[in-house]
Amino acid sequence: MIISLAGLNRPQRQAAETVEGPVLILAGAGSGKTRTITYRMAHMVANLKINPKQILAVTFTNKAAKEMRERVSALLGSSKGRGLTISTFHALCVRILKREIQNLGYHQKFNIYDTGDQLAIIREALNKYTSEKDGGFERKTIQSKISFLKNRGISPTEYPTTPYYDPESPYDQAIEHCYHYYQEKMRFYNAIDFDDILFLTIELFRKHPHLAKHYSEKYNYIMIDEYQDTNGLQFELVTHLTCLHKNLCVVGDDDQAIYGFRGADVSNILNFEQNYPNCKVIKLEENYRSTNSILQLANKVIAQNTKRKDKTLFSQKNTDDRPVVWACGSTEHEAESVVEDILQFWSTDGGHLSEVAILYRSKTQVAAFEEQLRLSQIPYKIIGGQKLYEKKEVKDIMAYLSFLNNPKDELALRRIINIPHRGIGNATLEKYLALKTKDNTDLYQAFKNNPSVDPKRAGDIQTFTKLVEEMQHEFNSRSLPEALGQLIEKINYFSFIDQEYKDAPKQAEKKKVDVNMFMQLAERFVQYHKQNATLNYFVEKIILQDSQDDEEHSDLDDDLKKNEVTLMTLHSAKGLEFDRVYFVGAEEEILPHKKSMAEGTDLNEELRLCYVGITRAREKLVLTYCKERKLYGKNVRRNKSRFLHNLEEGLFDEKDRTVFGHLSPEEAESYKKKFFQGLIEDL
DNA sequence: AGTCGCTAGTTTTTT
DNA sequence: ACTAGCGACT
Repeated sequence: MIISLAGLNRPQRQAAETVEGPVLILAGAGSGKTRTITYRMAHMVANLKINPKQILAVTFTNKAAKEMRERVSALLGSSKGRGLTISTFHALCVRILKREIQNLGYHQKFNIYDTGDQLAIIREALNKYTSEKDGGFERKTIQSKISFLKNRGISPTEYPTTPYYDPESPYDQAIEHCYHYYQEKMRFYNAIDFDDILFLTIELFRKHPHLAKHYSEKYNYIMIDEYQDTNGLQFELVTHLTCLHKNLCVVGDDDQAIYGFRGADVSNILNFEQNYPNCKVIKLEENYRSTNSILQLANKVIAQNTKRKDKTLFSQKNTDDRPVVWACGSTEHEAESVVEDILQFWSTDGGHLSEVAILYRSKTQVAAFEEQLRLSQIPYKIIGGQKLYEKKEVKDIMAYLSFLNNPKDELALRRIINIPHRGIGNATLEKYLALKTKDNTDLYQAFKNNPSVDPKRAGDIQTFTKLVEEMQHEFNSRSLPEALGQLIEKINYFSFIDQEYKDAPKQAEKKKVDVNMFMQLAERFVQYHKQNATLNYFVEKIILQDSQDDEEHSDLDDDLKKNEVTLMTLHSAKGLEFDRVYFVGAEEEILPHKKSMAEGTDLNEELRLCYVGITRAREKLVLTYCKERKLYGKNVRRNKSRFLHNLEEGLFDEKDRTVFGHLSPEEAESYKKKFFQGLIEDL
């Protein structure tokens, strides 16, 4: 089978055909980036007969990886695409660590800690460090500073020698202490955090260059998506993976770099040409998404950033319909105007709600829109809510699974030891923690070896260790969902929920639904992964949120068919597109956000966020702002965003929406009627 | 162990 | 205006 590249434009085709050596693809918004790289991969496999096992494509999110996988298999037919590695940075590194982490002194069945787990260890570290509660330090600040250091490849020992450390600063001293304590505990618990996933892989490659060579040889062709979002660790990782060859193709858009706040470093893409001399640079500037009037606005907005690679998007789609900016009187006006407009669009223009998005800078804005949508009974979905595994009750069960996977995971053990209540409270726990230190063992062994330190508790402790042993046996001998069901039954978890929420039965029911959903997830996991569906693998995939089908990554087709308005932040909108976009809160102190306006900070990231929002729209773009907004209980005057203020005339129309609602009640009613009729016809 | 009242803070998020 | 988190109390 031959894959034809005739459907690609010239630069796209050049990008797909340039397979050897370093390539930088600067892909503007809507320029067919994913199409180009999926064709590139298909071309390599089908036309150039490159073994798929030699090809590695790396993305940031599981969603992006999944989409790429699906699109390549659609081109190649699923059998030929087999063997390709398409993975997130984290999933790739976990895979490497699962094979090699013994080289760094960890055991193979390590657990992965999330932010909550990190904070628990930092709390302990601060307890040891100061006598008063947290000593006036903020755990979150310390956690993010540790993450900041790890993302720059700095170990606890190195920290005091770096410019990030001020010996005069009590805060830095506390951070140094916590970082040491933290790393030591993590090692003892045989646990690693999200940053370690990358950090340790690099350490592995630094200490064992033959391993770097091994993986570089294995992956002879490497592609990195959203390269503008890579951080220092990811850069170094890529350097190791390309130590034997320079077949590296990176794709990105410096204008869409919006993750600086979590360590992404735009200079990775800006300096690519210096870092990889002789690289080929290909610009994709033809936009297939938006009308020219939307692109003109986008081009002028982003041109306000002077530190960027120059490019200008153009499109063949012409229209008289210019973007429009609405000045609203209040958040209520803003929400009502948007919702009425959606209603009108839906009922008179026959538009589909899945093609409508409301985009906002911050989650605090969403409530007003949610309320109006509910009042008008328009179906909607909010992207970016709490994930299933972040819910407390799911985390309880996960703690059991983590502990069974890795009995050295003391944090997990401490979480489950008294869930459900089995009379092992803080006092007892302290005794065993002391014993653990004295006998130089781990907490679980301390429980097992000395069940009757307090004769009153001996029965409880033996019941617990017996349960653990039974469950270890269950998970070894039965299928994952069966063993999980046994576990939930044995610990009487549903009764525990009833007990915990005896005054709020509705909440209790919700929690039970969540636990049931988690059990179903385990079922689907086994159906998908078959004999590979071990406890160890399950725990890993849940933490990395890489289950093949949870709510968020459910069937793409199903999602598209859903007649629902999408609400999400500008950040989560990156990579997506909609016919009709309401970009709300385009006002000072929201965009640019007040918090981003601290002195000396660069507002360009906020500007790029504005650009990302504008370029999501295919046909119709509405930007709104409020002249007055209720904030922390007070009404405050507000102005249109500076990003829209300083532009030349004629890029957008302006409408005054300060009068409450623009439809008469009769008009609104008639739209609503038409709307419901449509709904019924849909069914 | 559970409830009460005070204080401080209220951007973005993936893995 | 609202709430999360914490210390103090029962």
